[in-house]
Amino acid sequence: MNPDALRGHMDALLLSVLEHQPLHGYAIIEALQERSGGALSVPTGTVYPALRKLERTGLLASEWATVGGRKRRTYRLTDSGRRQLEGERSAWREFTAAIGGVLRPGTGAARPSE
Amino acid sequence: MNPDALRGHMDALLLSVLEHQPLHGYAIIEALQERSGGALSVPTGTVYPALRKLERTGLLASEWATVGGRKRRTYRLTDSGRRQLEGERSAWREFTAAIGGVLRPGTGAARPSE
DNA sequence: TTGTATGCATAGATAGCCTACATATAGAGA
DNA sequence: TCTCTATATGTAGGCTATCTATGCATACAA
Repeated sequence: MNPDALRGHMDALLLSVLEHQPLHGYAIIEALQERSGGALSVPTGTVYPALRKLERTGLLASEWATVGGRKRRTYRLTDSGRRQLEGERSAWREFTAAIGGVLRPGTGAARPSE
Repeated sequence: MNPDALRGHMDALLLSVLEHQPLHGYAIIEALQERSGGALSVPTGTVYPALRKLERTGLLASEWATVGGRKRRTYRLTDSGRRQLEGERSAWREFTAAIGGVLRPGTGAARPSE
């Protein structure tokens, strides 16, 4: 996977894995890997700063917890984050439609339906 | 459209619009706009350097032409570019599958089929 | 002669992701 | 005891593809 391809979609990914349950950073990375069928290996240096940014902007909230002697910062979606996730989903659909419309093999002309 | 989202997909877009006919830069920009349903407005400062890079790497070839008193540099796919386009298409499918697998609304667990 | 469309191009800024590194605990195995 | 791996969080700095802003030039309409 071209690493640049993730650009601009990271927020959506993070919000999405937190939609139904709170998770800590390390578990988020594993969830991304699992839910993408192994295709996404997002490094910690990407995830942790991104999570902090999302908290700073009010889309996530976090609490510290100690589990098995290890400290975890567990993130959860805020209401604002939930709304944002919906927006990210529409943006994703529009994005794939736009790129897909160009990439779709065909005559070279626009083809509204396939 | 979030401009960052294009990152890593520009080459695929350019190769794709040139698949069935050679075009010059300005026409490529219009083709992208049209085939994306108006969603893609790629600035000249993005397209022209990208085209030159693709020519430098052997995926495109170009010739100058004068039409109606205006000079155009017309680009066409090389064989290498044609092969590359196939690769870009698979990469796109894998990419959308990976992101889509995470973004898809659901239970929060991986769901192989919908 | 002014504006708009066409047409190519470069310099420099932007910004999001990645690499590399630092730190720490738990537990397995030698 | 020592080492290695997995777990867990975090920062600093680099990279680079794209964007912004700008420049130049021709054709044509108002």
